[in-house]
Amino acid sequence: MSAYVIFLLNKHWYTARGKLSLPPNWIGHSLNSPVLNGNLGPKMEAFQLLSRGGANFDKNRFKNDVKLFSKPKAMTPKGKLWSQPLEGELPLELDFFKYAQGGSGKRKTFDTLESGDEPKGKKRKMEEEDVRVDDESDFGLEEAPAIAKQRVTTRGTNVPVHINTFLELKDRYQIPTHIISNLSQHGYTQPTGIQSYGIPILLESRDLAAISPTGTGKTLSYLVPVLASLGTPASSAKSDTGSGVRAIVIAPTRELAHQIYNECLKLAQGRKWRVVLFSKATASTLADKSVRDKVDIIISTPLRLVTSLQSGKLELGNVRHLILDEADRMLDVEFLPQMEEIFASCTHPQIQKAVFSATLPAGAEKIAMGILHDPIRVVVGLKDTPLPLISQSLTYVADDPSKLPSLLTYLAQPYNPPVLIFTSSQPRATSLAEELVLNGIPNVDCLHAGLSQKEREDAVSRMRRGESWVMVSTEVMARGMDFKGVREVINYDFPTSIQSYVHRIGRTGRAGREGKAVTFFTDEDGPFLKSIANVLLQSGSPVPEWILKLPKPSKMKRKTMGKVKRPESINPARRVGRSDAIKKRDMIAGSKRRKDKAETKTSGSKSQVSGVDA
DNA sequence: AAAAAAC
Repeated sequence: MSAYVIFLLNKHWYTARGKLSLPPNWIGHSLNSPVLNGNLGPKMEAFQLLSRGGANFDKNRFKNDVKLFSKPKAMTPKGKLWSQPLEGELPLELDFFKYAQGGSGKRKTFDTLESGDEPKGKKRKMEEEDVRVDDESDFGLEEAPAIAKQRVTTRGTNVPVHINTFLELKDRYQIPTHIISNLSQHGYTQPTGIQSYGIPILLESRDLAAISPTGTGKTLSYLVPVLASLGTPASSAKSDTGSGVRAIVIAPTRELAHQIYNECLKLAQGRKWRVVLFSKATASTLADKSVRDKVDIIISTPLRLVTSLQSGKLELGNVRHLILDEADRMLDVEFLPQMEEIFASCTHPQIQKAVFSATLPAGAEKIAMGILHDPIRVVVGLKDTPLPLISQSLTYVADDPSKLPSLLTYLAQPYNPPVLIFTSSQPRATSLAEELVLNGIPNVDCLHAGLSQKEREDAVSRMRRGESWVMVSTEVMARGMDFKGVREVINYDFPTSIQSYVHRIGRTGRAGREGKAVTFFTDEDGPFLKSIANVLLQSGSPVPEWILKLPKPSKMKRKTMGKVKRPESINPARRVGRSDAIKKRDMIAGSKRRKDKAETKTSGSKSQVSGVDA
């Protein structure tokens, strides 16, 4: 730890390794502050970098410090490191926020990829050579390590032999070469467990129930075979593919659907596939049947699909591949009626169905098996268990008011951004994000389904670009979202089920990387502590003995797992309308509406004076 | 229990 390698790229901060980022407690402190006591060498460098344009650096406040260090300095040989990367592009090595695209801007109705399109990766490759690093081993963490071999169990009739390399797919199933090259071009060289088993099964037109831990590449294990078996794009003149969409992928949140869509585009590069991310806008353009019939794949949330079905603007009679991502979520009580309507509309006799999830509780599995025809069940690792690569811990915080101080203490120590924090409700997410901002935590962000679509998309793309260091969120983010850089997850509010816990902490430790998960628990969470503790134990994280000795929660208590009433505001002591700090730092998307309210209140105070309360 | 999924 003798030197800190810090990158300032596009006005944002990166460090080469996860272990030590710029300690957050440096930020917001003057250089004379005791926090910065000691050797100023590397800190000075960091400070200079900060003063050159750190995202939230308050130059006014630190005017003197800036002067102190701002003697004009010749570009160092390493200067190239932070000199003008392409707008919006990260050098390949730093692109651990892989899907930089996020949900930005307007898109064409169809993001059709022509063979002439330039691969997105190209620009980045050019940058690659410009990057020099003091200690190359620092990057070790960022390279996707090989995924540890995990036990795979299969159940079903005539299970196809698994593959060991993607290339085998070409010999065995004659899948199009461009799919294989797209895979390798995007860095997918070796199939993961679920991919090596799942892809052959789907390519042999079998139904599949796939259970594989978070971050092990489930998305590709259905996108590859679906694209491969669609064969010819529907727009092609010689297609004999019937009319209407032929493959559907359903996911529980818009963010996840969007992410799947991005993956699909990567894989589809070079062919004229019509992949549609279903939304209000795309749905209306599909009202035209001639347009609709040229669509190959639709990726959607369930309600969106049902709405279009009911208004007669969509038929699913030609669907030959139906994929449920996060299947247990899709089949639970809230989504089930919608899903049943979708199943009923998929009338093609040769439809192939597949369900994917990291967790599949008995009830959901039973429903799934009822839908699938002669299914093969593949389980990678242990069902309902997080990856052993995630080091998990439980932190006692007594009661709800104690959580905020505990979190602030935690964030005052060096941590590994970005950190993902889960709360139990939307207001609590907004409120917590505000508290963190007001307490000087840098680059706080917030995301929940109460925000506008645009706000949600912006928050996701900030996260993808690495601009968010601390993301406060609700269950929306719990499933499927793949932010490669997330190294720490904090369960600020106790998860409401084992599945929720497994998925939440599965936002870290993806693609074979290490991760850390901290779960706060209060006295009220006590009855449910043991079941989570068992999850920790099963995946190899230590658990204090006293927790294991807790009695099993009674049936009644278990039924009400997570039914803990929590106040909406994280810090009730703080008055609403105080948020000058927030007005200045318009960084929390979710605070917008609140802010407006606060402003009306303040301006209303005038009339209060004159009217002194009628 | 809350969140999520349209319009």
